[in-house]
Amino acid sequence: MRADARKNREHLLAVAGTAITEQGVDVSLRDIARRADVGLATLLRHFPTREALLDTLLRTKLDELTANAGALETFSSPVDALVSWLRDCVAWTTEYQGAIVLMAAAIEDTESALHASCVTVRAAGARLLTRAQAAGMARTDMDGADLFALVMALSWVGDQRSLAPRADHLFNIVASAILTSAPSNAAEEERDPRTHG
Amino acid sequence: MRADARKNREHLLAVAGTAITEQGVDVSLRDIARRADVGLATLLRHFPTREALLDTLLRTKLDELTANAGALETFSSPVDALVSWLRDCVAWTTEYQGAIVLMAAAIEDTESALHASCVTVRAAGARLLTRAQAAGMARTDMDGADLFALVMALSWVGDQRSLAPRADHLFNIVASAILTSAPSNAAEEERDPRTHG
DNA sequence: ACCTGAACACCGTTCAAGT
DNA sequence: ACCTGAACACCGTTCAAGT
Repeated sequence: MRADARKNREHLLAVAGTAITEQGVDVSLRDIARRADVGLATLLRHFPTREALLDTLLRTKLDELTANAGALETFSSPVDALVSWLRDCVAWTTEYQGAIVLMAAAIEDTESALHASCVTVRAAGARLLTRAQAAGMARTDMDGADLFALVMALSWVGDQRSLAPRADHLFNIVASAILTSAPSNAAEEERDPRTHG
Repeated sequence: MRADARKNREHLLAVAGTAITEQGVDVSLRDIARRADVGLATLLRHFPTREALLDTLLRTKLDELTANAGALETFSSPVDALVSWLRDCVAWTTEYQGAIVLMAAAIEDTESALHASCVTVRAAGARLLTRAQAAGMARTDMDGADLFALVMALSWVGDQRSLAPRADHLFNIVASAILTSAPSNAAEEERDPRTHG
């Protein structure tokens, strides 16, 4: 890439990050180009779609979450690792208002530039969930896709101005539903076999 | 209202209902006007904003939910009433894709035409929750606003194509988190109140 | 290679002119 | 009273022309 092109690209990313933090992911691309002092067509040359731009901005954070999951898996108890990772996931989304909807769409759209990063995050969460389940500390009737959907839903609550004040409390309620109150043993299984599957 | 105006209004509502069912709440207003064979300005004369149009379409359904809550309060057990009402709330939103976001915004925007209907629905849910709490069947650390936010979140999951397959399962998980496992009647609880409704 | 103004087909809003 | 075409200021997309 030519030096001037690279400079444009990096400047556009910085300006876009600011604009999206301020106005959410639906901010006008024309505005971003104006604020970056380039033509709109230049922005679209570097990032052919809004999602391509978002992908570049979000990928760093998503990969951070994936890496963080690995560290937690190594150094924390199954429950602590799962819960604090989930909390991180929900927390960071407040920075880019509306990003959650793009992520939810990307997880099953293999054409999406965000697809790979979303799948990786989901897999990281699934590993933490499996670990907690193996320790008898998490309900066994859910999988990584369920966990991902719950994280998306809680993040969406944090994204809605009117619901956001309840987000923390609802997180705790949902977290308590994921965790089992007693460690694994026959009696626990017996207590309610119907909720499996 | 003049007869021709009333006819236009009703025809617009019918066409808008169809269009929104097909394409979601972000469907072009110009398209609706075209399909109704009136000028766009005529649509905007009857419904000055998109939200005003949505309000008229959604109000019927929201008031139905409120009325249904009253009936359940009278004729069903606290747990059955709460769970089956919640299920109804989450289920109907699938008809108008995207409506959930408008409702979430309206609940705290007193300027919104949807505001009153949303507040009424939230109050109806709060009554059912209070009743279940009084019977010792629901956790006491949440209120109507928490319940409303949970319903919104679960509805949003049903709204996202990639997450929708998990919606039913997540509903059951969240419902089980709202209900307390320690009942006044141990035998009833053993039967599994979570799957009612 | 890379940039960009201009044309394009959309959108919701407004309003003067028509019946 | 009610309707509406037309003008307006936006949007994202595309591309021929410039450096």
